Amino acid sequence: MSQTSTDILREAGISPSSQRVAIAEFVLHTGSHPSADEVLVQARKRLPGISVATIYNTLNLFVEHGLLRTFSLSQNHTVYDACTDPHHHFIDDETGRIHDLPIDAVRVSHDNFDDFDIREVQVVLRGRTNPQNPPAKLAK
Amino acid sequence: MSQTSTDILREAGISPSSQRVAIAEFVLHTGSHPSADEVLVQARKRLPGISVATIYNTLNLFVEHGLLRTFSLSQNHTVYDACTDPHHHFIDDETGRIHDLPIDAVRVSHDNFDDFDIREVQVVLRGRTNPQNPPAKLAK
DNA sequence: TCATTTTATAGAACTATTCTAAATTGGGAT
DNA sequence: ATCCCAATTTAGAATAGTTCTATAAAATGA
Repeated sequence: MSQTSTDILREAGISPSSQRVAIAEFVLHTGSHPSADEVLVQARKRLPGISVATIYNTLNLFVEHGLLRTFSLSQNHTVYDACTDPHHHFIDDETGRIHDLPIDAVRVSHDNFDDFDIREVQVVLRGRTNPQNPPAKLAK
Repeated sequence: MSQTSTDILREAGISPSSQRVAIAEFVLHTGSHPSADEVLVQARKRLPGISVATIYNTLNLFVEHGLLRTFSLSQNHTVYDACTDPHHHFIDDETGRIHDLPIDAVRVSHDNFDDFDIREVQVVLRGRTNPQNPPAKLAK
């Protein structure tokens, strides 16, 4: 890892308090698309007393500064996506889990529209996850 | 219009109560991607006493039967999209309004994935809406 | 008509998030 | 070091869309 969480925060113009670093350590480096609640659990492993309000404040701050995006899967299920490099998403129909897809795994093009200025193209693939071939941990 | 709302409901296996028809009349034929609240307002124009619970019950029923989809724009802003024919979406950055795009205005292809079975491809374009050329109703 | 099931309803309950107001912290300047 | 001030954190209340519950009303059909 070339950049510490502290560095990333500073570069984004965020002063790196211990709470913010504790949150960043997890949320900026996970590919798991956690909810605020899951962030809370992970952050408390590093900083046991951290409050719910701080989790929300900090996640919103990270979003405002472009470090995260929100993904609203359904009412009462919002999830955070680390803005590492551009990517697309696959969402599992059964579990709802989100997976990142390499940007070049999907090719998109679109017409020019008179009335719309396109800034960004988001692609979500949905479907089923196949049982894995290397049958890892079948045994309990 | 070739099919009445009643017909559409019957074909979907939903018995067409007056409440359901009142809701269907609006929500299955609008391109406005309304929230539950907006559906309530419109349904009450047709059936003044209809209850909030019925709006939610019915919208959920329509979703289960494939007549609608939900679109969760953010926490506390869920919107319903009539499943007429397949289409993509444009979302206005400023207003949050959703517009349908013809399916062939966007071309997408993707790799095959070992571990994912793709059932559906959703594309959302985001950006700004241009001021309209025919300057309709500039004057108040 | 009566019995049974389906549908609708009011209002309470729920839950993720935001708000509020007070407490704590940390980084200069002296 | 100590003081000050702004930034940050915090607990808990408030908010708002949705779901739940249990009752009532309506439709079905024998």
